[in-house]
Amino acid sequence: MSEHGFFTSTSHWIDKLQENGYRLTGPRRAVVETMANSRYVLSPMEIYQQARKLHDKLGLVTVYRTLEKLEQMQLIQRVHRPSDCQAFVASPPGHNHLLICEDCGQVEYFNGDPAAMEQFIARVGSRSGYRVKNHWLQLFGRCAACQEKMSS
Amino acid sequence: MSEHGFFTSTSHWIDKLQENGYRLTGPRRAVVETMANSRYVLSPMEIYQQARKLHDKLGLVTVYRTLEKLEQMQLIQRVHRPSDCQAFVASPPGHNHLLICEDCGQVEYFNGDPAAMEQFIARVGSRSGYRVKNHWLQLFGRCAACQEKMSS
DNA sequence: TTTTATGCAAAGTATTTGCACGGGA
DNA sequence: TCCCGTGCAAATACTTTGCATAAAA
Repeated sequence: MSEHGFFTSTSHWIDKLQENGYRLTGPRRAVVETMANSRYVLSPMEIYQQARKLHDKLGLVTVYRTLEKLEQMQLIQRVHRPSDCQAFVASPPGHNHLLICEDCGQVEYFNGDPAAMEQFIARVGSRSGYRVKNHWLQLFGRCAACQEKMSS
Repeated sequence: MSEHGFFTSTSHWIDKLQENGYRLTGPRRAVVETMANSRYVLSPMEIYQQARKLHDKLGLVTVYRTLEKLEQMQLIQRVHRPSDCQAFVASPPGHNHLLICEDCGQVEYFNGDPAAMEQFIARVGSRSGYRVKNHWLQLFGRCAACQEKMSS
């Protein structure tokens, strides 16, 4: 487990990298550490700035290239918000949905009710003649910490 | 009603523009006609190319500026897909969800079950301490026409 | 006549690519 | 040693802005 007790850990990410034939380098490790230990939605530039504290010589290009690999391996996911979709967050294993704080970018994961969801999708699909293959469900709001911040 | 019998019509859009103090110009009309009569997800460049058939002197910049206004007036909405969020589609009045064809970009609208959705959101919210303010639900699949295209 | 809207060109921003060098395995 | 990964710089793609002209009201 990471120092924060998150659902995922740096060592698991590193194992995954190696399983996929990728080398473990200093710059890559810095990006991995940053993403694996954060539950916040981060842009490539923010990831770059944070990861540079762990590896000063890191270049922004390497951030882009590493994010691409992590996304392919499904360790991170691209997060879509009303005005942007260039930000990323660590992804727990399996299908999940996001609850995102509009103020600070913190993310919670939830699963919904898979059976109910499937039934609902089947209904919409048959009504429209579509074959539905995938779905997105995302909630936006304000996390507990940001609610307190606002009221004080 | 538009010539295609869609949920929306060019004249309604033009009324809205004027209610909001915007002038009705040739370029603007071309973009409005294009968006009001399409149920396909279109990028700014695609809108530009289609609208230019209606007004040759149209510039791409005007497309961007017009889309911005139409989005503010909620006549169109930005559509998010796994790899991009720079495309737009006409929006019916009120809250709605999208079912998008991954092949051709055609869009269907649906409402879900508002009561069930609210209850579900309340449950997720209370569990996490979030105050949920908004949600997105989108389905991706293949429309009837594209299914036929594939099987032949 | 007054003010908004337009198109062009230029600037700005974000992301990707080419390439010689450096470092992991 | 071999080859993947890196950073820099340049190229690309997309979007926004400044400004003089054109057109709506």
